[in-house]
Amino acid sequence: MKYADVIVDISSGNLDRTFQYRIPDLLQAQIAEGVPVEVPFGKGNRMIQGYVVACSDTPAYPVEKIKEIHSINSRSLEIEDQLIRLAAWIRKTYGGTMNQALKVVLPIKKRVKLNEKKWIRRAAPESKIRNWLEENQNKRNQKGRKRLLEELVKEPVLSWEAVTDKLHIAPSTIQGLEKNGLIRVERMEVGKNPIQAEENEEKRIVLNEEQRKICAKIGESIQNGEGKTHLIHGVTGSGKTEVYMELIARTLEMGKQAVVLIPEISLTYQIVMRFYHRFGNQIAIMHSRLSQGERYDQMKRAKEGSISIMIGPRSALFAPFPNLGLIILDEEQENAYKSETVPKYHARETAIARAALCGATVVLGSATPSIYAYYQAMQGTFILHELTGRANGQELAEVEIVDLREELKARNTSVFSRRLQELIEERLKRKEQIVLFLNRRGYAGFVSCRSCGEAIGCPHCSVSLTAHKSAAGTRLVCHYCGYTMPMPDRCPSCGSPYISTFGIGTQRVESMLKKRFPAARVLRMDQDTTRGKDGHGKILSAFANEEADVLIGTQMIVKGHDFPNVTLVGILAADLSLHQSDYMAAERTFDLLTQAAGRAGRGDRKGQVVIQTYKPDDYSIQAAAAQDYARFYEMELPHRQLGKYPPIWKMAAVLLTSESEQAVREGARQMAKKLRTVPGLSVVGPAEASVARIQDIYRFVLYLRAEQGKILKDAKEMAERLASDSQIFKNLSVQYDDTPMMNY
DNA sequence: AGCACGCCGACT
DNA sequence: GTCGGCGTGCTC
Repeated sequence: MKYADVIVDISSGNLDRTFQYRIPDLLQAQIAEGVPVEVPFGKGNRMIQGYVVACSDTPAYPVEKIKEIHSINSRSLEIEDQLIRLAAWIRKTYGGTMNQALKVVLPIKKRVKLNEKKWIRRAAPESKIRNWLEENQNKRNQKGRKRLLEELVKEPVLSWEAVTDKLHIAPSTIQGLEKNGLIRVERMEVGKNPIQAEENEEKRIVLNEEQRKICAKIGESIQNGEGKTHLIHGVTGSGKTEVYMELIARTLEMGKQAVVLIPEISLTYQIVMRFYHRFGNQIAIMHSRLSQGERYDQMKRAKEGSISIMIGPRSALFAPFPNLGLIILDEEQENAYKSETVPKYHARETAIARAALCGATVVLGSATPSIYAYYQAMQGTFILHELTGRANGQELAEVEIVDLREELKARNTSVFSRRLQELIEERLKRKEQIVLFLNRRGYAGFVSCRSCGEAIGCPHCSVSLTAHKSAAGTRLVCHYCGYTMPMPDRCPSCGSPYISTFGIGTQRVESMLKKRFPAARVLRMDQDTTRGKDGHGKILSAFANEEADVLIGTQMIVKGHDFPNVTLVGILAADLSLHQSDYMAAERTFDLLTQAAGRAGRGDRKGQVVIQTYKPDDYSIQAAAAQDYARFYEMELPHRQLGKYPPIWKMAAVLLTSESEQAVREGARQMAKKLRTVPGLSVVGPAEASVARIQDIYRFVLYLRAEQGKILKDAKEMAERLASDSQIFKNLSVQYDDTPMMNY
């Protein structure tokens, strides 16, 4: 332990790596991963802040050039220490480097001070500047100065960014001109909230008995600061949001702060405004559309105490509140809580880890909890609360299952069953709205050849291309890498002209619907129609304003949107998500169907739901139709037990990728061989990933399972050590995933 | 980010 | 020659 890898205070992109320092003997005992230090840096050895990221005995840099750590930074704030400890936990749990973990947890500063906007203003009369330009007209140097002054003649004020980026003027040039008094640099604080706060209009809503009880119980938890986790299981419309707001209010009264995590898709304007009306400008919103600078700003305001509530997707979890009391995860079962990049952390577990560090209370909320969370509740690890009543006393929608095999027997090849057609017609007559849900996008899925049976695939990925129809004609698109090509006339592999599209997409549903019901006004919502700025919101508000009778869409329409005039929901192919062969397929199907069904009858009229499926007897479809979570859980758990799957067994995945198929194949084989020596660990694979190639990168996967999490942690460490030590893995990327949510 | 280095034109 | 402006590249 003589050397330490230090990541210096991240302020610029090219400093975004580690530097090696010698550990002085005196500090040996105290230096460890995550310790904040002061180190000499650069030519003048100016002291800068950094964090130790790793330690080693051998230098990895010419020894004579290595400097010594100056001291341990005792001035660092407690909240920063806490977040760094959280980063260390993330690294230990989810793999990757400390560097990567720190970047997730600490807000990255940008070059310019982000709470500051800089302007460059003409400081001398125009005539004086013209004079200067004339005097220097024929000089071949001073080009930068000339460029800037010429611009300032036309325009008295320029923004700093315009000058440095567009005119390519170095800061030193600007300083020079400022010195001889021709220009002036002006700075202005702009740390304003992106959304203007309105007055706190929403008064405390009167909670019902059930809601009050839950608030009292969880309120105690927050008060005691004991770091417990609560799970609120509440059907759609049972008033979870009111409970959240009451809990937040109590948290603030105790002088603590709160974080609210929401999956990106349900971070709608309506929800945000509700929080705004209740809490005014104590709240900050982390939106994915915010620039890095605005995000940094929000984080800074949290640290300084000018806000007390942070609401946003999973990254909001790292808000540097000094006295965090409450973390809420709404729609806890959502996949969006899992990070797709290394470290592949899950916000749910990470929230619990952060809560443990600062004594905060975690509240998970869901209408259809993840099997994981419900299992923890059954085991007593989480405290379960049931919210049973629909707050406004509505009845649940009536659900019918239609067996699509019967439709085929009756020679109905349309995507709409006879029953669904009947109901659509009825709603159109009654001027009530309809939502049709399809678990797919694109016009007609893949394109295949009727002579040779070959599907047209992406040249860079091992998936079929999907057909997308537009005004310009049909194009084939790869959903993994974005590759597109025009629809060919002939099969690329055998030359046969008999090629056609298979499967159903939202576009196809739309055109079939228009054919069958020409008078219906139809809106379609999928990746194609929502591409533009706020395309999403536009479509939703058009539908909410009843500018259309039918809304067709994928996943995104079933999450959290309320349309009071919708009385019919049609789920066109309920079992599509069951065909994904991973262990969570049933859970996802149940979740999706239950939520889709919950879209019907949110107003005063009773809703009706039609589930079309080829598997009417499947327990996930049956349970969703009955909107019976407990039944689904009871049926699903034995499957997990039998297949040795989570939450009963612990599971992890190791993903190996490389441009060379040969190299990954061999690496994966070696990795599997090594891991099989771990006692109590079951290793499946190596196998090609289900998408074996993405953007010309080959992917192999290993699945690891064990009864105790400890065994997996050991396996992870062994995998990472092998990956960094062995020569075979030099040109291979090895990613460890602690909580795989789907098949690779 | 901050700092040195080296290139290049202009001036003595 | 030397001075000063300006772009480039490095920092353990």
